[in-house]
Amino acid sequence: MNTSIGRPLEFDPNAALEAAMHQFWSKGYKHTTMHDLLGVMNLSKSSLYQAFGGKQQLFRRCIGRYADQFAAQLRQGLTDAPSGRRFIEDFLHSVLKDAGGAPRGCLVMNTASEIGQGEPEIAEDVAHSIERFRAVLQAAVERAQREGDIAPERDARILASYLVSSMSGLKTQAKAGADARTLKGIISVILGALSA
Amino acid sequence: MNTSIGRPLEFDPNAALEAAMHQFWSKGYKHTTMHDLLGVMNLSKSSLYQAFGGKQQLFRRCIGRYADQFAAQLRQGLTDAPSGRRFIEDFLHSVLKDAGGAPRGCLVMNTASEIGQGEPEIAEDVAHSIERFRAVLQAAVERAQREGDIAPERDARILASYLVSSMSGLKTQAKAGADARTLKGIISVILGALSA
DNA sequence: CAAATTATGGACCATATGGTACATATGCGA
DNA sequence: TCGCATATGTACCATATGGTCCATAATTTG
Repeated sequence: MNTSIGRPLEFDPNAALEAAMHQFWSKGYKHTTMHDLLGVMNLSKSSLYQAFGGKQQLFRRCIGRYADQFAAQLRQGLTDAPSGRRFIEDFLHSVLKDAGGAPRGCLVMNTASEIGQGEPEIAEDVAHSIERFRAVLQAAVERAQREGDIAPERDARILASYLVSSMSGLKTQAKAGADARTLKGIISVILGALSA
Repeated sequence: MNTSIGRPLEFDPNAALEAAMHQFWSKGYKHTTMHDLLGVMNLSKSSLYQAFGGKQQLFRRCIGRYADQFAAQLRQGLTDAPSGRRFIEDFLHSVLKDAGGAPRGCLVMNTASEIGQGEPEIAEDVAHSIERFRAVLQAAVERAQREGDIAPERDARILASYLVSSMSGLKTQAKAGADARTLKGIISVILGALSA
């Protein structure tokens, strides 16, 4: 494909994509302007259109990148965790990390909230990303079941969806300004549902 | 105040506000344009500025109106319900109602997701609205505790926050396209946490 | 009826928006 | 060295945006 014919890129595509992703993450899809993107990606408008095709295509790649990174991080966390249950606990408690400043939530869930079912391609990306997160969480639940921390007869698929949903709600509460004490309380109730 | 001197209004302020609220609910704050609002509120731009002062002020009144209506609906539901527990169940199951078409979520939570802590006045309105919802849900939890459906030693305040958070997550899942079966599964897990 | 008071219609505005066109620059291979 | 292929900078564009201004219309009060 890219046989390095012609003039070479003057920007780092990977870094540019990463920067764009963070911009979209902070401001949302429509609220992020081309101007914002150019400023943060370190390239000119021509180059952006040449390399990424436009705002929506760029955004879709950012969602994909986000999902890749987040899913990989989850898998790694699960691998490293002493138990499935501990992983799930840490996963939820990670919300407290950035709760103080200006929490950005999750790019995927933010997009679900912003676009819903408008813009079908994006809705598709969102659904697919959620499914990826869910799959990792299901693996965590199944591990916890094998380890005796979650009753084996419970539906791991549903519990994983529950965790996705709970995380989403939690991050929204953080964005709305909930204090750490409240968030911790909510988390303990969420976790309680797994032992019910 | 309004001693009816001067030319009378040609539009119904109440109906206009209601229409604006639904518009913001469907499209979000920034995505809703003046053009959208004028089309749906049945007044001219001059009148909108005269009567409501501009987009942000109008939006804040819409949030207030939404919170009034939703809180009143919750209180009524709780009053009419055969038990606190049943009310909470119905409250969560209400998400399934509009899950088929194009769910709009909750205007307040959508706004939390869209604006976060930017625009402090709006963030303030959001926080205040959430607190109102939480208060009603806390009353429901306390009733369920008196009725023996939730253990009395549990923190009703936290459980109420948990329900707000869970509802928010659930609505986001619906917006993301989750099917009814999945949503029902999540709801049953959410409810399970109350009995834990 | 006239004055006071409020509402409305429509023109106008500065700026922002996402996107395109095209000339020019920069590298690789023959 | 020359041409090909790709990248970049600049100018440009149509439209949308939230908002203001002001002349005019429709009431009530004196």
